[in-house]
Amino acid sequence: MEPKAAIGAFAALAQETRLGVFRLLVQAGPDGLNAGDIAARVGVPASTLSHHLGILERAGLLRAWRVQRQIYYATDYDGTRRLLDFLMQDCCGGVPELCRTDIAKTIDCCPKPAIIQGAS
Amino acid sequence: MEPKAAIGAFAALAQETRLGVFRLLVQAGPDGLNAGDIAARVGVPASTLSHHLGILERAGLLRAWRVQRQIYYATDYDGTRRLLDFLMQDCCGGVPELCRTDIAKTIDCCPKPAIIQGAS
DNA sequence: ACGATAATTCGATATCTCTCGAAATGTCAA
DNA sequence: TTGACATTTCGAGAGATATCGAATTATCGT
Repeated sequence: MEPKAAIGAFAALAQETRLGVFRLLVQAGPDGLNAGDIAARVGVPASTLSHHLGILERAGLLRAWRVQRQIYYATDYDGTRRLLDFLMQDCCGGVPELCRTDIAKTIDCCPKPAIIQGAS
Repeated sequence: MEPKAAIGAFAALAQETRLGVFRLLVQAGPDGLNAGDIAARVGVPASTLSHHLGILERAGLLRAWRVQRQIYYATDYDGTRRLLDFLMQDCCGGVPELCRTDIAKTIDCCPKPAIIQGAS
């Protein structure tokens, strides 16, 4: 990932409405929500929301597709993963003993079922 | 974590110099680097860097301490974890089957030793 | 206390972005 | 093809932030 792309993605998240939209869609899951529903949920005019959705999409944080007259948006999990990967790349210069901070555990998207989780 | 705090943290990362500094310190590990060394590495004047370090520190992404005449900076792993946790909170509404994207694995700070890793 | 070093604060300019209504685009049903 | 709906694009004013040199503060060795 290029630094420019990462900067665009972090800038996209550094704004109240957009952060709210992104988190809403993270919680909504892969099926996403359409633009109108999102606008109603976050309480901004359609034109303003459209601007923000475009920024999030161009940043690689959301994906969009049309269903009839509506446009649906959902988290781009791959893009999000790439961003966080870039941020923490080569953490501690690759010496595991130095920084066992278990960042991974705490951001585990959709935790694994209890049995599998216990076996890890 | 408050949305305002998260916005501040993402804004802190949404800038070329600061993102470079943060990643440099992620790779440097818990011992960190002093301000002078960081300035030399990223190639900006001391005053400019100081401004950026302050923003990263106030955002909870770095911690700082004095050693004689120098001030050292290192990643605040706890603050970073809280930020990423906030971002991905309640992913997919808590239904694991929907989004097994393994974001966690790819940002695993300092990967576990091979034997333990293989056993998971 | 003094000079040297390390880092921060100050001040001013330039650049970027948020915001919304109005208008335009694209899609659908009849 | 006509009208209605969903979303995006346009345009302009208000607010926020990056940048650097100069000045200031803090710490150390002698």
